[in-house]
Amino acid sequence: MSADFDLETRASADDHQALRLWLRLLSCTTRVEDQIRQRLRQEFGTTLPRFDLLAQLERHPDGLTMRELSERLMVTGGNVTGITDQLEAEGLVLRETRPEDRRSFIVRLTPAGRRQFKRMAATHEGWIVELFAGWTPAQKTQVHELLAQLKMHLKDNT
Amino acid sequence: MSADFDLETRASADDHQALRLWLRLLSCTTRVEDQIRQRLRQEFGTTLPRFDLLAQLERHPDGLTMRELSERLMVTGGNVTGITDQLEAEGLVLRETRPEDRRSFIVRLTPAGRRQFKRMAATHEGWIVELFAGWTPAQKTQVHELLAQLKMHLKDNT
DNA sequence: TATTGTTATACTCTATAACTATA
DNA sequence: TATAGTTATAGAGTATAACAATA
Repeated sequence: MSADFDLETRASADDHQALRLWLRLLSCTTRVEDQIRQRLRQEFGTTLPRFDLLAQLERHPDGLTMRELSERLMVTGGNVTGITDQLEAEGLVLRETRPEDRRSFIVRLTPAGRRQFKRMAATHEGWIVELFAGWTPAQKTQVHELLAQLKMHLKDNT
Repeated sequence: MSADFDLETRASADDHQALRLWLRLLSCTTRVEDQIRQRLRQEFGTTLPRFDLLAQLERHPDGLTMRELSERLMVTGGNVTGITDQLEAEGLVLRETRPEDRRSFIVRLTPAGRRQFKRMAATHEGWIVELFAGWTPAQKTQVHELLAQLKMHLKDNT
């Protein structure tokens, strides 16, 4: 696969502003995301959805139900079951039964899972810092604020 | 699936600037991309990779070989074969043999394919304009330029 | 030998829907 | 009845590798 072509080459010279912006945005985001996926696989033998599930549990030390994970990760229940099965088999998370509602359980990080996630998260953050080093801190702040504005618009219009 | 959570909630309060920026960028891009995929499926019964292949052919009226399509779409050859098979079955593209190299052929838009792509592209551009209406023209220009800078950095560092 | 394209296969990620157990 | 979670299945989208035809 050549590095000389990418999504942005979809645009032709007379395309309009919003379209050109979108193709460039998609091109940059895809490039970063592909890097992250590739590095997570190479360095840690894991995937983005698995990393994301662990990240949610890290932020909720008391654990989350499958239903809550499904909402937060924005994927359907069957998928959460699959990812959780894998992580549980690796000893990174556990399902805890709840006497008060025997239909559900709480998923938590194990101590090993927490250690492993912290290791991955630190490395991951380093990759992001490196990939976004093309922008000054002031530029990062500027884009962050512009994206907040776009995000509000998207929430209202999708 | 709830709209109250998304990828950006991965960040915790003390996460650093680049990481927060990245999660917000990913969140916005994913949201737009999901909308586009969904609308392409609903309105035109097609997918993003198929749309992208047609877009490449539109920009190259003399056609492209499978190899060139593979490079430009940044996917491996087997995938291009599959997408091209579908589009050819729908009468939107055709494979033209080349006497000068009988191993390969040129893929071109048919007249119907060109008409259909133009229709889809116009609608697609309207969606993009709508989804990015949260930014003023000046802000779009600003982000476009900032992304150019980031893209250069990414080219050097990936 | 190298290249073009196809075929076969597999894996990740996702969705839908039928199902079980419990509330 | 409604909800929590699982299972089964399907379909994008992608990659790798073996292969046939041609250069």
